[in-house]
Amino acid sequence: MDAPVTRLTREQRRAQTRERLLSAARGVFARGGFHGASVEEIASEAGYSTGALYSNFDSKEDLFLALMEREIELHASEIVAAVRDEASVSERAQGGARQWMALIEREPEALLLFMEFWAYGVRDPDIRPKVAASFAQARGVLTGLIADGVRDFDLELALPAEQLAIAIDALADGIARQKLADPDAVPDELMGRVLSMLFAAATRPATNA
Amino acid sequence: MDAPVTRLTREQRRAQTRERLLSAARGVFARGGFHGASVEEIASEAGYSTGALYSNFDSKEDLFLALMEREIELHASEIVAAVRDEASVSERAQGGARQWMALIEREPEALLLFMEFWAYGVRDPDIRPKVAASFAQARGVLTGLIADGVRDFDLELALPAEQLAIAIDALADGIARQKLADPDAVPDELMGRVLSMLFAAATRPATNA
DNA sequence: CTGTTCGGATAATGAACACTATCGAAATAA
DNA sequence: TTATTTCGATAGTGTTCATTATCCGAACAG
Repeated sequence: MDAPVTRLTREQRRAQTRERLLSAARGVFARGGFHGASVEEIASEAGYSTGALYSNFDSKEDLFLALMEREIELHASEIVAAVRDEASVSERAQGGARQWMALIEREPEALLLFMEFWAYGVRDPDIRPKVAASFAQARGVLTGLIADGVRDFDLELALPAEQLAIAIDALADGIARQKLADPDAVPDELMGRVLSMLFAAATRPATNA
Repeated sequence: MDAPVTRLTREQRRAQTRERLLSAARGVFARGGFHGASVEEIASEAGYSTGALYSNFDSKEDLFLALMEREIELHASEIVAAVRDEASVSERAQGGARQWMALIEREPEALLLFMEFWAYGVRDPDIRPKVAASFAQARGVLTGLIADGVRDFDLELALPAEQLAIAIDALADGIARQKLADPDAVPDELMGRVLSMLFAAATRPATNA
């Protein structure tokens, strides 16, 4: 039908190989963690040899970091999209929370990968800044959303948006962790409810002095 | 002065050895994670041989699980103590939060260990129940504290205490994770503030119908 | 068409490591 | 005292694994 399998320029083939390796790495790292994953397993799951892997990445660590970069980029936009267009603070909170819980269920590997990234980064001074940066990015996104809400609904915050973002990020993270350890222990609507309550307590109508 | 080094009964010596091995394991597992730690390193850091280690524990995993059991038991009571005697809801929240932030600073290894335990358990069906149980234990403690508060200050909850406990646990966890990745990004008072706000939004004076 | 470059395969290499078999010495029991 | 149990040491064993040296064939440049 299509698939002129061999009619690819060098560049294209290389990109394809890289992509397939990353994609396999995602599964293997998620399944076994960084130390538990073997490059051999990754390469063969991608349909290549370890030689191919080392031709595309400097080391196991390099591959892992490249994967994390792709992964973080990928999910950053997803939550934003789910929040932007809702009509009220509480609806935005519910929307964001729902999206988050769905993400946990649909792609638990993403969570596992990020935890692995965290564990790796906390221990390695060279990596820690990268982990810190990705937290900062997440907080930045949340801070932006909060600022939007404050503007759109004419509110005042009892707490800097930055700090509220920290708390929300923490909440999302912690709920995900509990849910992955024991899915039945965490009701799906909890996140939305708590988020709404938090906003209720942290905001009030702006006093237009 | 004291230390009749060799005047120990077998049982005592064995207990001492076990204890020292666990103590060394704590450091090594925290430093490198489960896979990154070697039994050789643990044994030698404790001042023993690997033979001694295998005479006291069935396997690396067995040692790790024994360590986690001790560790969880140890910290469970600490938070409770910091909360019991405060005079108001908000003071209890602040007290608990302060204790938590202090714990993060004082013993980050405890956090790292628990994360490792989580990562290990989420992947292994035989271990997951143990991780779930320790989460349940933490939630149980928190639920009890919330119930105490509700009783002592005659309140009503907008949310089951169980679920509020999930949220608080999540918050504590997530804040700790961010703080370990980037200490400067998380102000120390944040946890207390958010907790107070959460309680403010989740409780109201009981209507004694 | 020819020579060169480059992506990827094959097959080693060397180290690390979980676990074990065996032994000595100290502690208990007789 | 002597006999026996038991803790812990010594010194492997077999395996796994990240990384590399080498080579082949296809794509590109001339």
